[in-house]
Amino acid sequence: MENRDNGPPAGLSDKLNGELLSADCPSRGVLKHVTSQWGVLVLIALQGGTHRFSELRRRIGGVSERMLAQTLQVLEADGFVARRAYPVVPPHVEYSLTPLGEEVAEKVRVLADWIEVNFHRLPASRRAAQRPARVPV
Amino acid sequence: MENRDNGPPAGLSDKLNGELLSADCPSRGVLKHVTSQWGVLVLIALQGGTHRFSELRRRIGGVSERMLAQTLQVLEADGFVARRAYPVVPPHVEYSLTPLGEEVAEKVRVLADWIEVNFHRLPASRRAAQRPARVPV
DNA sequence: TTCCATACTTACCTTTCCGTGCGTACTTAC
DNA sequence: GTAAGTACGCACGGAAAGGTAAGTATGGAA
Repeated sequence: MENRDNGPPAGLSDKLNGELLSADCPSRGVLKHVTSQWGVLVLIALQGGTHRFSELRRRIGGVSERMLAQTLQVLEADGFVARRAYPVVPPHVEYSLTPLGEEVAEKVRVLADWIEVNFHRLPASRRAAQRPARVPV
Repeated sequence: MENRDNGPPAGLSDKLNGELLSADCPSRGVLKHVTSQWGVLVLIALQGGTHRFSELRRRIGGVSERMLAQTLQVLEADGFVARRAYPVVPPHVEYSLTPLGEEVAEKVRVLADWIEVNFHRLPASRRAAQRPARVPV
């Protein structure tokens, strides 16, 4: 038995697989940040361009100030979010995606869009089906 | 403003954004399951084909029995994982991805692969700051 | 007879997550 | 003068995540 019997579709080598699946893979930390509950939404919300703090907070429904600030800091430390603060009297800070951030955000968005589009095919939509007028044939 | 909420799901654009970013979007639950720490790794590990429980456990480094069982149950309830149990004397259960599961897993894998490939481009401060902080009591 | 392997489940406990409320330094609006 | 907005930081407490260990049923190996 040498190589695999039914390998993954295409693209990246199986070597990468072994890395991520190993417990000490350093990428896991970044992956956790990116796939965190608010991390996903921040990346998607920032894809539209530059936004201010409270603007983002209104944009992302349900996020608290604490979580938004924390998520932005983590994503900034990872190099995905750029923070620009102006030393003016009412605080003015602008957040945007770095080139790296744009790349991950695109991947994240593809995943999120798939879930939104295919949500009606999932059994979860039956369990929590409380929607008034959204029933396709 | 465009107002098409019953159109074909062919092209997804900014309309979808508003749904996911709103607090009561039902897709958020599924998104959370898929992007959960172990959910991501289970989906990737199952992309190779069918695997048994302890086989998955050895494959995914660092996962506990409890978390693996729980994650598999959630993913099965969402319709991403298929579970087939044989009524034999030593329990024999096989896990695989459903067609839906294969689709998400691919999206998840693209994201995970990007992070692994581009990890070296990320700021070094992040890499060094990964340590289990132990606070003395 | 005891141990092990399988695929979990349950109980117990620690750790992390996350919302709420408060404070800041300053300005505009009422 | 009071309220609101801005962009957070800090402390508290409840909720959730997650690890460890033990139990369950059964047959085969030692």
